[in-house]
Amino acid sequence: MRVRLRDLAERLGLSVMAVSKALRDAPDIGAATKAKVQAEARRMGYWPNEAARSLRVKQSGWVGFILSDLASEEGALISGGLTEAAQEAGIALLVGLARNGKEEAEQVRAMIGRGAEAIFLLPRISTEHRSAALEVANKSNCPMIFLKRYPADVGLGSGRVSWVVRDVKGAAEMILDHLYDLGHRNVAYLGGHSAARSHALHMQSVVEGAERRGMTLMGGALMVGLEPEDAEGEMRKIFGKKDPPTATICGTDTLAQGVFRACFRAGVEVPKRMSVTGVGNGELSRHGMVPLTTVGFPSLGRAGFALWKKMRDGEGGVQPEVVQGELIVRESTGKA
Amino acid sequence: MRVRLRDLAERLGLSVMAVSKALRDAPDIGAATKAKVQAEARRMGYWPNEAARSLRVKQSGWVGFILSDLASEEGALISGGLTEAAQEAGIALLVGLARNGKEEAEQVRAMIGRGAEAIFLLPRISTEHRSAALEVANKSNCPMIFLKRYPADVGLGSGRVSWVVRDVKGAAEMILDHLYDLGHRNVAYLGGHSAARSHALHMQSVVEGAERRGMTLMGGALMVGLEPEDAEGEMRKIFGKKDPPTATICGTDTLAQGVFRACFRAGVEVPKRMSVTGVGNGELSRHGMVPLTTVGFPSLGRAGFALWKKMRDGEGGVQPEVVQGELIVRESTGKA
DNA sequence: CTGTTAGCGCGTTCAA
DNA sequence: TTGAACGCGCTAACAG
Repeated sequence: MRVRLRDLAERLGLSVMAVSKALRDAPDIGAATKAKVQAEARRMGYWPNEAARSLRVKQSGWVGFILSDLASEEGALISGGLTEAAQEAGIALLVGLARNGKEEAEQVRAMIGRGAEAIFLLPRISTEHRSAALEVANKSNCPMIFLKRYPADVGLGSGRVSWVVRDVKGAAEMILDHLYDLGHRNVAYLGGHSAARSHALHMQSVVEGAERRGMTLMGGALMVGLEPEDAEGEMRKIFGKKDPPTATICGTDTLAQGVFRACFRAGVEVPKRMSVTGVGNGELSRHGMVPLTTVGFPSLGRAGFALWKKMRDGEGGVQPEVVQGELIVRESTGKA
Repeated sequence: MRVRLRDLAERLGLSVMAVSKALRDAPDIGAATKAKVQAEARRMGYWPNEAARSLRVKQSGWVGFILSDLASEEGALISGGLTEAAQEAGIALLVGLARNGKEEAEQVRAMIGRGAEAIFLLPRISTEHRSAALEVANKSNCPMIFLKRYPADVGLGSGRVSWVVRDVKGAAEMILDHLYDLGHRNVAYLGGHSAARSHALHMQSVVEGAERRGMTLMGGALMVGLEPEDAEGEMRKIFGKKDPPTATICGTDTLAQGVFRACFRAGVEVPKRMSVTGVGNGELSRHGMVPLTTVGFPSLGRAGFALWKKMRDGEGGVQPEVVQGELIVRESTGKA
């Protein structure tokens, strides 16, 4: 059996309370007693029973994280930062998978039942207007932080909801500045799908930013899809036209791989005759065919956790946060 | 405040116990009472307090998963399967990060304190002889399942430890068969680092398998490192030699990307003049420059969870499991 | 400085 | 078929 406070107390001839306090370094226990207690605790391998502690102090000491796919790079990156931050704060992290809005709500309910002190949610898509998960959380007034995407019906009213998103517009500006400085004036844009708010915003930012800088956007902005093949096909068409662009701005790192494929098949060297950029700074951008110039967003998870802590400690930190990206220049971009 | 059993009981004019039993569908409560109780519970939004339940029944309903980096593809893939399997079984998953043996042991201790019913560990490297984490777990006889790698000092003796690994040798055989059938007789091998047991085993399997099939291993088997650059440099040397191989077998998908780079720079078409294979079936293999022929290992996490369930239910499932890989043929391999 | 009392919310045991 | 008493391991509040 596991060692309990009582076992220690009996062994030491003290009361359970004295031992409990000594272990928590309470101010009203003698130094000598503390030392003795702590030594014996280590010797006997005592470790507190968190279930009992939680029951008593009404704090579980853990938060929940719900997402659709841990195996995706997106999920992995965010959960990595979140786990790190939580661990540093001595808070445990419980992970739940949910593939749709209904499952999200179920997970939220289950986690609240288990005593989550907060719930972090990386929603599948941002197109849904209302979030069942949010309703459930509100009902039990469990704090909820949306990561990367958030539903349209979210509101700050309750003071227990907030979110952390990427500065997609800023990312577009960084890329445009970078390409402009390299002398590119004629560029192409290949984005994901226009139904996703962040993709739409990125595209719009590129369109406006290009115009402001006097850059030509070859064939307008194109939403091609999410797979490399989608970008590859579109690039072939672009190569067919006269006066092709000298740079291609992609909405994701994955799409950039498709551009690489098209370039190599067409014998167009990167970056000599075509510069390429992505967004995400994922594995593909580091290890893919050509190390990719892209924009990375460090640890949305970490930012989200910090936000919750402020919220909890009543430092008024309910304002949503927009995380700045960071331009990472690699070999896929060069002079026009 | 949260609704408790007592609140329900008072509202319904019943005893706390009657309500508790009714909700758990106990056999000794009348159907009419059950229906009434369950309806009221739903109406009031009752959800059991798991901390109290755990304390009483001495089962937390969750397991722990410890790894060094959730953001890595390796960690993400395994945790994905593990989370799925746990969720299907109604067990929650607590995640902990540990960058070295000491932190692993600390995490194990913390998780046991929180009441983990089992601990799944993806160790950082398999070269360490003894595992502090294992010692801690053994002391509190918490079941422990190693995933993908396991320490040399592990033993099945206690009946509370086991592990799940990949069939690395089988993977090598699959790749060799595939290449042999395509007519390749002269191949190169680029592996990771020989200090890792799985890498060493993979290399050895390729060496032996090639010999058995009468295939020539150009320049012997080379352990180059883990980054694409490592493979790229080595390939350049290989291209410099006369009678170069028609296929390159890589120890990881990442190394294969380096081979792609070298091929394209040297004007060697893939797969026309060079076939390339990897191991892992990660994002790079799907979305990289050339869709890569590789060996995937579905859900070590899932297999590990299943193993623990057998262990727990006393079905004697303590025997370590070797998960078979699956050859995934994509565009990077063709006729010699 | 140390100990006593009184639960936290649930489930097991046994009596009604 | 239902309920009362008790305890899981821990700690807040108050005495001593």
